[in-house]
Amino acid sequence: MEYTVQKLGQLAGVSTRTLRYYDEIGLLKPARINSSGYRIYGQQEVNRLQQILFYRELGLHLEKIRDIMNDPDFDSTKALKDHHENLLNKKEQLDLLIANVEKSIAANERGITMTDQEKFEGFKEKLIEENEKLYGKEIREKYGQDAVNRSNDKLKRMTAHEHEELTRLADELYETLGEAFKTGDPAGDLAQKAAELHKKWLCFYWDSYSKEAHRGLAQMYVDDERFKQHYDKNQPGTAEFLRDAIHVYTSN
Amino acid sequence: MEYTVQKLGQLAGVSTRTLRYYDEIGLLKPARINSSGYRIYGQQEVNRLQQILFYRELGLHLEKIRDIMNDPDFDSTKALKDHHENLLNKKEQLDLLIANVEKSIAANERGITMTDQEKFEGFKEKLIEENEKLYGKEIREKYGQDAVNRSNDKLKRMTAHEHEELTRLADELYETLGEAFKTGDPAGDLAQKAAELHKKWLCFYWDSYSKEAHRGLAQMYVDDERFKQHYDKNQPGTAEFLRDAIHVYTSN
DNA sequence: TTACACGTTGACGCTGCGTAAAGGTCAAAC
DNA sequence: GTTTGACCTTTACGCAGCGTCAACGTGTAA
Repeated sequence: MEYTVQKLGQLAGVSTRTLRYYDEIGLLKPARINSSGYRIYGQQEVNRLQQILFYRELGLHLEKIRDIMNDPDFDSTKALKDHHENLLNKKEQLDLLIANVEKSIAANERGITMTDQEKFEGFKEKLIEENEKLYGKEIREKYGQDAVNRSNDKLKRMTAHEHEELTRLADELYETLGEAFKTGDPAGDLAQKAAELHKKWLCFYWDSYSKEAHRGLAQMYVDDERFKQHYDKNQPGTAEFLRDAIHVYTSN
Repeated sequence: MEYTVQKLGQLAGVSTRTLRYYDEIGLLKPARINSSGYRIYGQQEVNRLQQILFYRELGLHLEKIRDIMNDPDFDSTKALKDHHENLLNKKEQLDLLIANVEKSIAANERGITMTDQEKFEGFKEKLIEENEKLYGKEIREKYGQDAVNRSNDKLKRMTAHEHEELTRLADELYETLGEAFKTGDPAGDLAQKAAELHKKWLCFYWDSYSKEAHRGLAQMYVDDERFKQHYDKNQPGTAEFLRDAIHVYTSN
């Protein structure tokens, strides 16, 4: 039984292009080439192709498959085990991803529902207004409308529970920061705890977190008078202290 | 605060190439280009990049991200839900894949264990020897060493349980085939059951199954005198009958 | 002989960048 | 004033695994 590309392709359920490609990369060479230059495959090639497709379905790269098939002493069990581990990692990643997407959808839908019900609109509006009053116009000019709007949007999507959590976190942060400041050591345990709390607090506002951005924000707390005053309210120098603590924190 | 490519890249943890690419595809354009042609990004762009990276981490394609970001009315919840479904499908596929790889590893290891312990070596060697005696050299010449070797390899990996199952299946096949032959109808229920049993039996030897290959083998049973004699042993014409039954069976 | 289905090689396209190559710009050091 | 070195620019190939033309030869049935 001999097959041309199309015949073999139909038999195995792959395209002729695939067969030509496998020929090209030396994965599956035809038994012979006839006088017209046609690729002719025999039974051996059918079997080999079956093996190839089997491994391919397992998700192995064609190069790995070639290694396995070309070297009869190749440790196919080990290859499969390696591959298995890769798949498990992939699965873990995927599960994380799915959880994140679900969280995002939920957040989105809560946002919509809440907007519809205008449920906590009162306190949120108040919060936004306060925000505006505090840092309002100048910040808006300095950092762009988008940033402020996005931040406000995120506030709107927040549930009462999340708001409680946020407030609690902020309180804990200020308390810890105050205590830490008294120690005078930005690298100390207390200061590092404050930095961590600040990160947590920040993550309520930021959709994604990076050490660099965190550090950048900390510097801004010092550079921008309004933020500085906010932090230095009780103990002058706290803004700098927080910046230094965050600098240490983000260096690990 | 203005950023050049590298500054922004460091801030966000992406390469300069990525930023240039995002510019190229219109996903993130710099705020302005300075007199030397440098890309200059502002705060708005930092925020936009954060959003982009957020969606990217969720595994969305850059084009989708662009759609979401460029059109403020874009239904991002729907986009996320579509994406979510895709991920679930992917997960299902992956789980299937993992199960298959595990099965393969198990099969392989059983084979190795058995080879190490030389446990059922006796009956397997005998089986292979019989195979060789029966169809040996000529088949090997006709269909290539590989096919025969692979078949033998597969026999070696078989467990005692599997061998039992195989024998039982073969007995059932011959019995059913005998009964079916008496009806004289290759399209009848009995003949079709025989064809199905033959497929099952075949799948012990073949790593993958295709209707065409099955049909091809059935034809070979008729063409090759050795196979023909084997099937016609009790009732002459059985090989043809089986071929016809399989032909009908594989037409559905 | 004319169609028409089949075969061939060659080459570009897709994603999301990595990685040169070949060259301009800018600040600091000599 | 110039040289160094770290920036920046555009252009373009490379990756995996084929899909999809294009341009052209073959085989066979009408």
